Amino acid sequence: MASTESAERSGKLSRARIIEIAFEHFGANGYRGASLAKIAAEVGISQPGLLHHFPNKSALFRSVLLERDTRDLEAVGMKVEKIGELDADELFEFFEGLVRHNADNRNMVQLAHLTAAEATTPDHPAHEWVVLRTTYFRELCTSALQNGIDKGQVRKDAEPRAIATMLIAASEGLENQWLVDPSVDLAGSFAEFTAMLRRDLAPSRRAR
Amino acid sequence: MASTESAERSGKLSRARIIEIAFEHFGANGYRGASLAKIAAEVGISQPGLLHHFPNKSALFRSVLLERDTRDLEAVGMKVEKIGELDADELFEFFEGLVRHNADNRNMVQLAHLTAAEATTPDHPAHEWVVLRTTYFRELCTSALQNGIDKGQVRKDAEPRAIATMLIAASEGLENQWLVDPSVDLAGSFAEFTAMLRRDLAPSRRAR
DNA sequence: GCAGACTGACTTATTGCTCGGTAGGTTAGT
DNA sequence: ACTAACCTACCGAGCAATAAGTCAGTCTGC
Repeated sequence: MASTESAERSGKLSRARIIEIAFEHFGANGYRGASLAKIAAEVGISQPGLLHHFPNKSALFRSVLLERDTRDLEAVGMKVEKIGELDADELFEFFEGLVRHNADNRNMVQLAHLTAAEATTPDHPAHEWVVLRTTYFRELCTSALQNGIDKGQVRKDAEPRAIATMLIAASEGLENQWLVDPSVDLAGSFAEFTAMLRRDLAPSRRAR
Repeated sequence: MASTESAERSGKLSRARIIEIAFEHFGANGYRGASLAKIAAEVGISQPGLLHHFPNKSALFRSVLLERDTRDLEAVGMKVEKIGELDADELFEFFEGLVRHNADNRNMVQLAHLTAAEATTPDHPAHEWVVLRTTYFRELCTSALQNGIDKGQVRKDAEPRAIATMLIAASEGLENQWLVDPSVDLAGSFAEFTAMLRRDLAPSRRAR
């Protein structure tokens, strides 16, 4: 047991290095467009050398997506267990933080969008990832908005699910445009949107 | 002149047929993922036979995008020259009609999204198409909203460009989710969004 | 403390496949 | 005869993946 200690250490190291570079390649060209040989070349090893660390292309891709999720979560600096219990105000704060973070990580955003667009067919290695991610996120927003209604932060006749859909749509749609035209102020525009949404959701006018 | 009349007719016919089928393939798999051989097979001709009608893959793709634009324009049943002169109310109506049309043409939407995600690098054959389409559309919305301000439909302190960005973001973001999960009510959600936006843009409260 | 088994990290060489694109010929209609 | 609409045959390149070997380091038994 615990054999070949330094070899293991160097293994972990180049594994991380591979994921790092694969991240860029998959982000720029998508799953289909990326080439194992080119990734390996940039890492500085042969293509079969790369496949020593990952059984196949699809597995490498999934590792990259996992890495993406991890960074996403780290970035917002949120305890995972707290995420399920947000109220509406906290949701807006959380979401704005996430978008601000995205605005500094273009490749990460592009990886997500390209993957989502590519993986509509169920045979795509990221199909499940896309579906789960989408539904989980919408569920998260929905329940936070419901909590907001219960707490009196949001007017009672609001529809949490519909609003959650809109909120996600705004962020993804803004990202879409920002990817094409980086002069779009992603974080600023999203903040403007949430401001408008909160104006509309305020319970003040009539309690009904 | 006017030689080989029926050959020409059959040529036009299979050209249209090729575009129709290529449309589906590019929509489902993107430019990179689609294969000329598979398209040709579904058309019922050989791959070089297909390349008799289009000089190369990229040209076929551009023809498909052109066809897409044409259908888009036809669908909203709008005179092209009128599109540049819309006011705010007409813009919302136009836009809602467009989204309703999109909701019935999944493959068309997916073609646009997949292409946009794929074509971020300038060497992609659709890069120019994506950039032009995005900027043109935002310009269109911006000027319509400005017309709305001038006409008193929209409050004077609104920022046309920012609102245009949001409007497009909402439609594209909703499409994003709808592509992953068809149970999302694309047209309905967008109508809800525009309703909220119009509430927010109404000049009534204070003229300022 | 040292020989030999073992392991993990690679290598080169190669396979089988698919890709877009080309060359050159055949057929049918005008 | 000419032309458009194909065809078969083929090319070179790139792809993911496999086979089989090299080599450095390390742990075990003596």
